[in-house]
Amino acid sequence: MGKEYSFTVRDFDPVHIFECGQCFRWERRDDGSFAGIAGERPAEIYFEPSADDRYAGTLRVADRSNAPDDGGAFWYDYFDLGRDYGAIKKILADRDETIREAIRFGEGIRLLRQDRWEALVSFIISQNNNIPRIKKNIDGLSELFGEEAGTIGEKTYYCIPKPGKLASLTVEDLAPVRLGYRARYLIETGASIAENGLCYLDSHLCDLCGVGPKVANCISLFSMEKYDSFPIDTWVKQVMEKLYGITGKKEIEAFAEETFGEYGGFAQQYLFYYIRETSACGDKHLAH
DNA sequence: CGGCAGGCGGTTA
DNA sequence: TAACCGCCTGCC
Repeated sequence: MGKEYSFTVRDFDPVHIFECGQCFRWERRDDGSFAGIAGERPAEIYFEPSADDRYAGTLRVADRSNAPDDGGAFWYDYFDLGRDYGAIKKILADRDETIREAIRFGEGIRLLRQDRWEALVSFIISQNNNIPRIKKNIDGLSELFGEEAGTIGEKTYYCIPKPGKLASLTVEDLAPVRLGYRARYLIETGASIAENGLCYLDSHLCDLCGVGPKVANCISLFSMEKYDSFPIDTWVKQVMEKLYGITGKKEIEAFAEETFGEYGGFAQQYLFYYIRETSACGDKHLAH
């Protein structure tokens, strides 16, 4: 089943979007396009920039899922195309000389509106972990226990297993995925969500097993529209010290709140991408 | 080999 | 309630 959608977009760069740390299921291909899956929809993503603005142009999505044709509504929402990122960047840039510089590295960043369950599983897996292995873990988990979602070329894509499915597994079942101690977190969280539903996140996000402050902030920002969230990980600590000379989680939180306020989540993404782009370690990772 | 990678849970004082 | 420590795993 082929569904192709086309959108005219601004403030858009697929590399910035898919490599600013918010998602783990997309791969860059040799021609610059991306292939991956969002929720139950495998897709190919193409972007053709216009001649005068490399962050504006035509976004084309080839949806390879079995989902019914919705006229592109899913992808419009997923890429947050209803939001004026130019306006957000202007507000942040006017607020602070330093964030202005960081934004220049990630002009095309947009915050994807991800599925809650997908974000929950992804960021539990992400803890004390590195990006290549996070991707491997999510793919392995989905291939072994998730439902088939569609194919792109020779590759079959699988959904992240549903809460009830995870709840039915044992740590022995999950051993081949090499999740380490995170396996137990996924099983217990799967059981909680299977029992209480995803609305449980609204009030008890931090009660879930394997969800601490950092993971909760990521889920809030990337799937719950809490755009003032400011997840603090080792990279953000690094960039805050380097650019602002601020150390300590409490100090960073206070600074982010008073400086970026309701736009904290957007600022965090620009800063995260900036430090990844300008640090030797980030370059090494991108070379893979 | 120790250190570390997008932290968390559990224990201790 | 804050500080500390162990933890699966894979890669440097």
